[in-house]
Amino acid sequence: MLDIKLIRENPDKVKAGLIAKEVDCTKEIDRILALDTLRREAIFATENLKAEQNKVTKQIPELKKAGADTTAVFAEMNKLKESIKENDTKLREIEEEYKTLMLSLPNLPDEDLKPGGKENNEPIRYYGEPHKFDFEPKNHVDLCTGLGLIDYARGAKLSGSGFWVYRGLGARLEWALLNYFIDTHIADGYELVLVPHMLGYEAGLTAGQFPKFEEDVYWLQSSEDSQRRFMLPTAETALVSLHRDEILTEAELPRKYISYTPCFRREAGSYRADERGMVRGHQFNKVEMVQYTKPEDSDAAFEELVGKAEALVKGLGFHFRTVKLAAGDCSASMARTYDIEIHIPSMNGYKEVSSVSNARDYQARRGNIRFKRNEGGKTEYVHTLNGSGLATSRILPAVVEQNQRKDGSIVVPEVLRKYLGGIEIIGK
RNA sequence: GGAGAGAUGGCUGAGUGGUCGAAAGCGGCGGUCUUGAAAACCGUUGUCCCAAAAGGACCGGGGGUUCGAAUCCCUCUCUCUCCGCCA
Repeated sequence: MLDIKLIRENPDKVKAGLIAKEVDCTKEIDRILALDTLRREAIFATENLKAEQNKVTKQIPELKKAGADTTAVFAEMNKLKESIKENDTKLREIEEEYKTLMLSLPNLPDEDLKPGGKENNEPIRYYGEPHKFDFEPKNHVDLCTGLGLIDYARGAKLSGSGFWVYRGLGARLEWALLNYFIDTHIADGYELVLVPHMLGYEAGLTAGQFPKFEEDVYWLQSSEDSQRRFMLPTAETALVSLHRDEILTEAELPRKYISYTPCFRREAGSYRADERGMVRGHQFNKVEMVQYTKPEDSDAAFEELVGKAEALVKGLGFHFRTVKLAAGDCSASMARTYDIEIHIPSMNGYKEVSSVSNARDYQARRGNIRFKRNEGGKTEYVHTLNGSGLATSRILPAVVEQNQRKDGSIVVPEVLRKYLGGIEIIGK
């Protein structure tokens, strides 16, 4: 959620910022400004009536004691009560529309981002060289199927298209990757958190997925509306709600969390040919990093998270590039996003394997997540940041493709071997 | 699944219709005393809305009754106890 004060004081700047993000919210913002005025007028009117009510209410016991006739006073108060009710109803209507619109506004992009979409994304650094083969490399689907690492057919049998089954060394390779990520994060001082995989509506609202993207997640049916839950699309949704409606102390910041979860996404629409296999499934495994920081620390935290994602990719021996996303390619909740992309031979070019974002106070406002300053005791919103560190669904295919040998076997990256009982080669 | 109890300020806990935003204790902060500290004593100590004053809201959430609700009623959520069932 954006700061209403910012919108009020600088509506054109907000409009321009969102247009840079390729969302035109001019109408919404104008309406918000109108509602904001109405809202404050209504609050003022209602509160004056309530003040009157409170004043008279205090006098009544004394009047009664004095034995005065209270009939006229009560009649007057009943009238007052009616007007308060009327005003409250009006206020509630205004606030409902206001809140809905406020929640629908995306985050403002940082000012240094290029406006526009994907085409304006800007690679800011490269690491290593694309892998070269002295033979015709196979794609990961053929490799994984051939080696019995992934069973696509049976995945589809169990749950339909977009699901697969990891088997044997494939499952162990997957698990090895997750362990490598988790151990690295723990060594960096992050707290491992295992969260529920089914979440309540408020979690989606705080993270910024709802109300706009309610159709992108899997909902569990329940006869009770209040019990309605959805399968988490990323651990970020859970981790960002961990401190919802809390006031942290300054000493508690930064909070550095990681969580492993499967992620469930509807991914409606069809796949492109180069997204065959496990690149875009309905369920995939991911280790997510989330930080809560003081506002002044979030830029440094962002760099830290980007660095951590890069280090993991580096550790696996990949060539990669880090891309600063243009305003319009950042997701709705985020002020700033860097993607880390690796080269997967069968996929013609670079594919995102990690996305690191700074939401600044956008999610904190939605979830009412604050902290108290030591100096002066002021409460302020925290900043929240998140990044994949990493998702396996693109990493495992990449590991398999890049490390394949002419005979169809796969060399296990050094860092994973200890998690695979020392196995160095898969196949043959 | 059945039966019951409960949710009050940072914490413990009183308050069952009217100067209650809320007793008391603990904790926190400031001070007196002390070479310093502890103890003792004195004072102070919630959040939010509104640009601010005035004012208003907040005793788990929402709704209702009433001139007036922390207090009565309905409802939801959560916690606890007992019984049953179960990985």
